[in-house]
Amino acid sequence: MLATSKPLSGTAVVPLDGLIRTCNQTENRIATIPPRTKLFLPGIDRSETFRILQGCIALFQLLPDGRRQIVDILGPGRLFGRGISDLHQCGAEALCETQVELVTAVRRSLDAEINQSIRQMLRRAQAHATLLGRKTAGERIATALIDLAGQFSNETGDGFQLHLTRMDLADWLGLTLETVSRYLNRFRREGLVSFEGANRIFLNDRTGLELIAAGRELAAVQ
Amino acid sequence: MLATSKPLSGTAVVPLDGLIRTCNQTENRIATIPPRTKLFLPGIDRSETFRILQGCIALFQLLPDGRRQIVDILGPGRLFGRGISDLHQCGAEALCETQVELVTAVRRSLDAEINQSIRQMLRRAQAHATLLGRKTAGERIATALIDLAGQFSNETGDGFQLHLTRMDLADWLGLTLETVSRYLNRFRREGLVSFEGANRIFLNDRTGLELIAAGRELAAVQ
DNA sequence: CGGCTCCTTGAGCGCTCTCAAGCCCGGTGG
DNA sequence: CCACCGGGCTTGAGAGCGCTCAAGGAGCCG
Repeated sequence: MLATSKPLSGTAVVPLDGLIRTCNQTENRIATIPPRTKLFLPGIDRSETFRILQGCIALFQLLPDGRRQIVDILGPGRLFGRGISDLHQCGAEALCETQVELVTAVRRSLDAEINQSIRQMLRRAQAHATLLGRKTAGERIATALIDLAGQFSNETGDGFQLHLTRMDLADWLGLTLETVSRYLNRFRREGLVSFEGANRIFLNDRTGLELIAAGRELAAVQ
Repeated sequence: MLATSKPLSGTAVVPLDGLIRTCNQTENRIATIPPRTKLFLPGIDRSETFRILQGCIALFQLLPDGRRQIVDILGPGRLFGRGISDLHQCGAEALCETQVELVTAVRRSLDAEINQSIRQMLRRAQAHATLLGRKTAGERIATALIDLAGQFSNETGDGFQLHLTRMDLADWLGLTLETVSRYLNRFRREGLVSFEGANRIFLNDRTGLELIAAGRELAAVQ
């Protein structure tokens, strides 16, 4: 299942149409997107929907001067496409090698699932607004770690692959790269988490993180 | 149309069920909600949907320690209810006397409209996340004024009623009451807007506000 | 007139940003 | 095998935007 499709060409930007074509060339409608590929979404009103099988996709918005806000991080199982996020004003980027399956044309019973997916996006977007508007930097990092653990950890222990760079995390959480790094390392020093390399993370004290994420106990030391 | 229904009792908190009952007691299914009424949403999975005819409703989330984030401001024409916003973890509050119409049971052709409404909520929530994560205080205020003008101004000139207090604006924009007041008055001194009383607003220089909202020109003076 | 809520304005603080330097590590080529 | 390079990460020092605390004004209602 993993090796059934070849990676797309090494282009950094792939139009959604090309992705659809690639999927349709395989019998199981699966495509593999190289790391750091930007998915370009032409104005055509395609309603094709993809399911992420493996990997990680970020939805982001840009301000005219280049400031970036990642509005959602999508892990395995999540749906995306113009039909879902409308991708109104969003771009999408695969943060690592990502496998997607084209699911639209496969079955019509999909509508209910797409509906559920949109509601999930809305629920997450509103929770994220609360994070961005009212949580401190430490609370944001803790919240993010719990969310990512939920989306990316296997059943084997609490470790998970952090597909986001510090910069990605900053753009997701409304912080700067340096602040993200400081709090991650603070949490490591305090024993809440540990790293393997810079990008594999273990939650050693999930309860502690949840307390911090909820806005309790975390002295503001920087 | 405005006087067809009597205001609900003066209680500050109204369960959604009561609102539905009140609507059903009038032939046109309209209810009037007093200012500052909190709409309580019991766990029952009612999918009834309301359309706002007049007034203003805020959807908000609370953190355990009382911090509040308003995740959306709904004006006339917008739909709301458990079926729309799921009201996952949201509360709702009428910011002024608000007239709503119960539309669910009326017609089945409503589904497409509800779908559109959810997508609109998602689009707005993601744009708001970008505002909260990446815009400065002045940019947030300018963006908010333009949004509110769009939702609440009649065709008669650019004036509109500001149903939100400074505190509401702060909770919507991820700021404090004082910062909101400072920037509103700064914009007034600069001739971008003017007030009648504290709560009727005129956009004198919409283009200027749009430039600021987009992140251009606005010296950080405070 | 007093009391209330909401708003305005000032002064100073602090959390997070900015700027800067240096480290880690994998890749590449001599 | 090692030097070099570059991207990503860490850490420090200082600055600034927005917050906190505080006082007072404006409008409303009894």
